[in-house]
Amino acid sequence: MGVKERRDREKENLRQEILDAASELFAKKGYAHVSMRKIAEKIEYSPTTIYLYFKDKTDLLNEICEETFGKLIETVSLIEAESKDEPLECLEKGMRAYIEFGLKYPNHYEVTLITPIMDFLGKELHPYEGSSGQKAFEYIVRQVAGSMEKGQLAKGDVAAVSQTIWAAIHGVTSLLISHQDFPFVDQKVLIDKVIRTTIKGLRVDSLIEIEN
Amino acid sequence: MGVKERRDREKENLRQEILDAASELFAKKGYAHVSMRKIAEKIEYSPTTIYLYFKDKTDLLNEICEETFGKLIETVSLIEAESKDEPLECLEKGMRAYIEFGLKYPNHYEVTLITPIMDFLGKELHPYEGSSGQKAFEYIVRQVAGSMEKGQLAKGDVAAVSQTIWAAIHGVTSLLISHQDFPFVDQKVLIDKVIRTTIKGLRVDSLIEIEN
DNA sequence: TGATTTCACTTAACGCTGTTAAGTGAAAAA
DNA sequence: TTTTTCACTTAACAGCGTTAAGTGAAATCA
Repeated sequence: MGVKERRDREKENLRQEILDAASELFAKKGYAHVSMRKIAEKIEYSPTTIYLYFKDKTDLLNEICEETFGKLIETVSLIEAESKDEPLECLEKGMRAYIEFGLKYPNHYEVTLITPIMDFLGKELHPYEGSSGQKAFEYIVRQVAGSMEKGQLAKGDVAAVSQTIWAAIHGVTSLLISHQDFPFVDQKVLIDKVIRTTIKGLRVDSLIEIEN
Repeated sequence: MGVKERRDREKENLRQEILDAASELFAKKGYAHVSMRKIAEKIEYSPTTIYLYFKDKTDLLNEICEETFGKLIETVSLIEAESKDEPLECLEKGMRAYIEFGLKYPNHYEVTLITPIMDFLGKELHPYEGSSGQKAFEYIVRQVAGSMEKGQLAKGDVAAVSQTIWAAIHGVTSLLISHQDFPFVDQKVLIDKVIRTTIKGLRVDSLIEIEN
C-alpha cells in the first residue's frame, strides 16, 4: 500500500518544482513580468497544471514570499539570540537586517510589502495573521517594549512606536527599491542616517526630558 | 482662417475629456483596474482614439498624476509663503501636507511614488527632472538647508537629511495606503509620532549644546 | 461648383494575459 | 481483464495594451 505514499511524494516534488521555477523567474523579472505560461514552460508542464497545486497566481506568489520572508525571521531570531537583554541593540540590528533583506530580495519585498493593496483589490489579500510579516513586526514590538523597560527608549505607546519604526525602515527600503533613478546619497549613509535618526528621535535623552 | 484654431480647440477639449474620464476612473478603481477600453467607453470613443492624444497608458497616467501633484506643490508653496523664515515650521507643515496628500489621493500616490519601478521596467519611467515630484522634494531640501542655517537642525549633509525625511513620510504614507488591513494605531497619532520622531532625531538639542 | 486632399476617428487584428471546463490516457484497483 | 481513479492536457473565454490599415466627412483647391 506504498502507492499513495509515492504519489503524494511525487505531488509534493512537483509542487516544489513549481515553487522553485516561479521563485527564480519572479526574483529575476518581477511579479508583473512572470506569467503562468512562462512558469509552466520552465517546468515543462501545461499552464493549467499549476492550478492543480495553487489556487491562483497570487496564491503562488504568496507562498514564495512567505518562504523567502522566513529567512528574515531566521536572521532576526539569530540577532535576538546573540544579544539577549540588549533590546535596543537588537532593535537597531533588526532594522538594518530588515532593510538589507528588502534590498537583497527587492521583488519579494515589492510584492509582499510595497504593492499589496490595489492590484489585489477585492480579493482577500494574503492574511496578515500568522504570516512572516506579522512575526517580523512582532520582533520590533518585542524590542521596543524591552527598550522601554530598560529606560533606553522613552516610555509610551508601544504599538505607535513600533509602527513609527516600521514606517522609517519601510520608507527607506521601498524608496531605494522603487526609485533607482533617484540621485540618492550613498546607500549605507542613508540607511545609517534613517536608523540613527529614528532611534535618536525615540530615545530618552535625560537632558531634554528635564527641560520639558 | 479660424478653422485651424477651432480644430485645435476641439482637440484640446477631447484631450482634456480623456484626461478627466481617466482620472475619475483611475481615482476610483486604481491603475491596474482601469483599461484603455474602459476609458474609451466612458468618453464614447474607440479605444485607439486615446493613442492619438497619448503615447501609451503610462503616458496618460503620468499626465494625470502630474496634474494632481500640482496641488501638493500649491499647498506647500502656500505654507512657505505664510511662514517665511520659519523653515523648521515649514518643514513640519510640509511633511504633514505630504502625508495628507497621499492619503487623499491614494491611487495617484501609488502610481507615482509607490509602484513606479517594476511594472514599467525597461520603459523610460516618467522623468524625474522637472516633475512635480522633484519640486516637492526640492521643497524639503530648501527647508532643511534653512533650518540648518538657523541652527534648528543639526548641521550635516543636506541631501542625506532630506532623503531621511522623505523616507519617513513616504514610509508612513505608503504603509497606510497599502496595508489598510493592518491594525494601525490612530492615524493622526501615528502621523504625528513619525513627524515628531524624525524632527527630534534631526534636531540639535539646545541643552546639550549649552552644556558643552 | 466639383475634384482633391487632409486627417480625426474606427475596424480589425496581433500576441499577450489569468483562468476554467471538458477531455485523455496511463496506472491502480477490483 | 475490466473498471475506476486522477494527474495532466487541450481548447477556449474574456480580457488586456497596442498597431496597421481603412473610412468618411470636412476643408482646400481648381
